[in-house]
Amino acid sequence: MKYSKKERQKLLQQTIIDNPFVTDEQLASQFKVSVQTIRLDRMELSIPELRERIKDVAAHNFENDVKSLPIDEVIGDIIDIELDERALSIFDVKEEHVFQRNGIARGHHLFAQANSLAVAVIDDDLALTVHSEIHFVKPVRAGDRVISKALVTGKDDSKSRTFIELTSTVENEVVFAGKFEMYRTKGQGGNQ
Amino acid sequence: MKYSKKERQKLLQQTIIDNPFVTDEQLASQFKVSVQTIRLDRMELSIPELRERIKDVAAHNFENDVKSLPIDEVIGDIIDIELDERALSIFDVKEEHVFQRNGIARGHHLFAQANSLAVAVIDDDLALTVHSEIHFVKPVRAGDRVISKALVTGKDDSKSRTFIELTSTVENEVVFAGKFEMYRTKGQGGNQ
DNA sequence: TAAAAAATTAGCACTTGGTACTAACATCAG
DNA sequence: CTGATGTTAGTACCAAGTGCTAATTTTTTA
Repeated sequence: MKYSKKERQKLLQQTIIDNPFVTDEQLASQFKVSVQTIRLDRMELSIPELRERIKDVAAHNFENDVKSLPIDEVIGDIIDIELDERALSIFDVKEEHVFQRNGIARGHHLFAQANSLAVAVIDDDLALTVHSEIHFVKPVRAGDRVISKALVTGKDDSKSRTFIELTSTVENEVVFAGKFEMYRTKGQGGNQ
Repeated sequence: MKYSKKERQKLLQQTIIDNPFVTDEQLASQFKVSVQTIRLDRMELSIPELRERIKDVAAHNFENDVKSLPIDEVIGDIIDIELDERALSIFDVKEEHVFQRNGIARGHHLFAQANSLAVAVIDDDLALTVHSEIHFVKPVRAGDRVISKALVTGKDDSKSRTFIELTSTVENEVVFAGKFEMYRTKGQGGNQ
């Protein structure tokens, strides 16, 4: 037997999500209904026609191409910052950040958030990580909201170094901690 | 005066690169020639029609979307691996990996390559980084090919720990080095 | 079981953004 | 003046639709 209308529409929706490049005609033969039925289904589900779908995918891509660099500069959203003092950022862990096999966040994402924050907190055009000692205290999972705090703990102006202590927490539990030694170009002999 | 054919075609090409979503009609009115002329121009320049262009952009995007997860599991391509012994991976640094301002690779990408390799070299379903001490020895730039070597230096089976020493080089110069302490589920008392 | 409602199919005119092709002009160089 | 090059115009056609009306089939329900 064929699918019921509900089943068909559900499958239709998924099919189009999986492959937005499919035409009504292909869908019709796949589900063994007429093209008109497919079109009625699309209307009911508010699924746009092939060309619109493709345009959407393309537009998305085009947008991302332009934006990907600036957005990526800091991983996580900085929600508070006092240059050369402290900074705070939020990073929402999603499915794409975890290992498929065990659902635990890959370490480099936590490091990326921490490292980006360490770079951001420094009031200088050029800040680079020189050395870092880090601890992955507790596994983080998809859905977790990681809050990173960076605290500038010291400076060595003769060597152009800044020292930062960093803690990341999920619901007030420490999941990641690290010390960062950063290099900066300008000596910046103390602001204020 | 209008543009010469050559000038027009050059501008046409750039216009379409900048915005692949433009129609022949829009181009015609922009260059103050007929739609037919635009079409002849496109033929001579082998520029496909609007829909094909959009489809290309979309297909590109789609491909990347699908691949991003599996590829991302390991940053860089593993070119050699002996489980629980050593591993080697290559990572080509591109524009998107560097800071816009100074062209230096963001630290977390080097860490990601290193960390992923440390995870990969362990012969276990579940490997997690517990602790790591890392040095960013020399700045890395776009175009550089980073080769990471991971060497298993020790184990503490009672604590389910594996110790790894990692070195990343660009043209035989060390750019990044680190020690990783990894956690694994299975004790794995030494494979042959 | 027959009538009503829901679902499906069919057909036609029309739309966009083109291709393919033919034919008519325009402009300029030799 | 003639020929080459460039430009414009017009026609038929295509894919992948929308919008609309109407007919047919299936299902529900009174």
